[in-house]
Amino acid sequence: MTAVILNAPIIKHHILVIEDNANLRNQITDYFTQRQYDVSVSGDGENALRMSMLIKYDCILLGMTAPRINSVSFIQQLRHRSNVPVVVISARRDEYEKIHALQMGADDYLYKPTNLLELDARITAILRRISSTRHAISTPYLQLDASNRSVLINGQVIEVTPMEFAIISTMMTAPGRVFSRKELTALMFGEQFSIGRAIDVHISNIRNKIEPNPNKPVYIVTVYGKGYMYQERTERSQN
Amino acid sequence: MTAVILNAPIIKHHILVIEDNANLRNQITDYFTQRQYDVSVSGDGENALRMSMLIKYDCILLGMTAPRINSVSFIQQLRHRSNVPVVVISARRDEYEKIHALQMGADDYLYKPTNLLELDARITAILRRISSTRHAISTPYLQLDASNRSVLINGQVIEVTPMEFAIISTMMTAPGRVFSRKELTALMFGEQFSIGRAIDVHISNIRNKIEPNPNKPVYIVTVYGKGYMYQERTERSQN
DNA sequence: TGTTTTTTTTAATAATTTTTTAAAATAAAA
DNA sequence: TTTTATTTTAAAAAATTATTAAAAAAAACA
Repeated sequence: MTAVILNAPIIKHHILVIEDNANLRNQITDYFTQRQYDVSVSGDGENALRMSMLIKYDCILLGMTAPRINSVSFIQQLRHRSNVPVVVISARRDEYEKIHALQMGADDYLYKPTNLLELDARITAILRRISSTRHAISTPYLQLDASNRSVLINGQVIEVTPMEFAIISTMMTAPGRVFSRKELTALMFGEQFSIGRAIDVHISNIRNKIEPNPNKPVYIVTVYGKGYMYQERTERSQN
Repeated sequence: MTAVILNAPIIKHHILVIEDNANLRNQITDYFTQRQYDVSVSGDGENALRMSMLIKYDCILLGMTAPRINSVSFIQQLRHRSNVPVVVISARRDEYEKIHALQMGADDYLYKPTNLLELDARITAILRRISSTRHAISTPYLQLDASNRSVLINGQVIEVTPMEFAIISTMMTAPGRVFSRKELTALMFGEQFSIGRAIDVHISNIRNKIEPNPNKPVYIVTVYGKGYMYQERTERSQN
């Protein structure tokens, strides 16, 4: 059996695209939506400034063509209140403005027309640089953060061991999917290990920590003969 | 073993310039030296790779003209052991290689000839981005003063050694985040060193200095299997 | 420079925590 | 009912961390 490591947490980055050219705006939006980003758009700098104060974006793409808003002054205003990365996409090939924008707080500066692949790679580079440590997985009930191995239930920290965290996070990458014991051990070690009942004991301990009623587990359920599965609790499965 | 304490009062950034064209190399070196950077140079990729393992630079300028070393493979090799920012300055206008390099871990990619002002602005942008996410903060309990390397608890000065200060201030850049022992040693030396248990001893000593009850640490907590974490004390965790 | 003092690292052992095992008890399926 | 699988408990084994004292290295001083 080939164990596939599924430990890729689903972090959906949220970007704000500020662009008054509808065509380009849609192009960018489509591209990044397809690349699994959450995309918000704004055609107007004033509004965008308000939005970026209210919502915490992972990155802002500032691509105003019209001189209605000046990228440098936008960044200046933004930087009073936010530290969000900004990538400027400029229609004008103005070296001076480029340098000025970078000095004022822009993280990157590209000219139009922009290769979307390059734009993507540059945004990824910035996000990689700032968020290299964050690996969070969360469901309505459980919030995990691999960077400090914390498990939160309703904002309350639950202490778990490395093995317990590995099991929980593995199962949470695919709620509703059954993981065999062999799979779960294979995820942490090579695939060759014969297993006893260690996983069972871990599951038992995890249940004692995270289940409202460990005798009637509703989040980590047993699939007889197959293994275990993480499941978001439904309303009625309470007992 | 030479310890380079990062949190030194004077923040002179140290960059490594890798460039085989002597003319351009000198040009860059002169410019950044004048701009108060510490500049190291290397005309050869192999050597540069070794250097970057030994010394912790703030940024690497990778500007190999000759095909003697491929920027992508350089970055790949570097990234195995180091997270230092890399700016590529390429002689070839190769879109594909640019994107590839960015994806592989480059932080920026410029074509020659390069405007030194722009290069400067871009490096500054990267360093600003890194430092903005990493600045030691003072908490209600602990106040740090890097200028004279003092630690205050309730206004009272606690004497700490350089290493102790480096560890405390590093952990305080991100309260609630776990720092591995490897990470903590990498802050003071290059990233290449295999580590013993020196960090443990420092932590023990720090706890004796700053914890109300060193046997029951509440500020510097151990995360088994991962490392250590600075945490502001909660009301109830008193024992 | 040589000496003293301080700091950092190492090494050894103790203490602690985690993981696995084994066995008995419980539950589910045939 | 019988068989098989799971759960639980306690104890053994393994792994990690804490502490101590001494050695090594670095820094300060004369």
